[in-house]
Amino acid sequence: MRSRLAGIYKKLLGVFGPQGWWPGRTPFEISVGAILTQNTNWSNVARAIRALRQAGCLSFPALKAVPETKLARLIRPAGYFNMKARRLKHFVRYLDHSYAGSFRRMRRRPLKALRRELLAVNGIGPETADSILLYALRKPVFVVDAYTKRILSRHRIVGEDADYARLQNVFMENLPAKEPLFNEYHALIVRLGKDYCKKTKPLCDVCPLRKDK
DNA sequence: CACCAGGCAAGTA
DNA sequence: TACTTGCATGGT
Repeated sequence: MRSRLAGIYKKLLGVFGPQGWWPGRTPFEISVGAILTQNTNWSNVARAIRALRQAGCLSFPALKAVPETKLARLIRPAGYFNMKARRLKHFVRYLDHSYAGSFRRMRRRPLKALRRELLAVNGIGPETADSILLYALRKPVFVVDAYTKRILSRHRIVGEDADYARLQNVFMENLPAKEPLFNEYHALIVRLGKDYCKKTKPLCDVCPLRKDK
């Protein structure tokens, strides 16, 4: 399994090259993006983030101050805007009360404690929590998403019914716990998924991961 | 037109 | 515990 996962990584890196994730400038912006991209195409999230930046709302103090109704209007292109506005407010309140809005302070805490805290915030589930941990806080955690599950089950690496923890363990128990590796690997999986592993279009005959490719 | 996109929480049995 | 449903825009 170890060599299989390492081989897949090498193949993806060779085919696609480094992906340069996360597409965000600051830990705060990355975290906002992680919430906005829940079940949503990134191009729509990028519109919402541009609107936030345009309105001067892409910082902790600004997002804390902006009314939820106005926030919802700004992030409208990202979809689920009422729900996501509420989730962003929940996250900002957590950041405020626990760390006075400081990611540097937040980063000092142990990984396991941070993950528990994030999962306790309404609107932050496993993938969003791990995305914030990996891409905003640079912690060595593997992010699992719908593509990860689809790709690994289609290639018979895990069963169809594998849950989040199972999928995450496949990577974390068989790869060195290095943040740069987990960062690039997840980004490459998303790239592969977008290009070759769509929900209703398997296209597995041209998948770069096939042995004859 | 139908279907999908870098999920999550709340409700039901 | 194990399903089901609501949330919503923009691209193909």
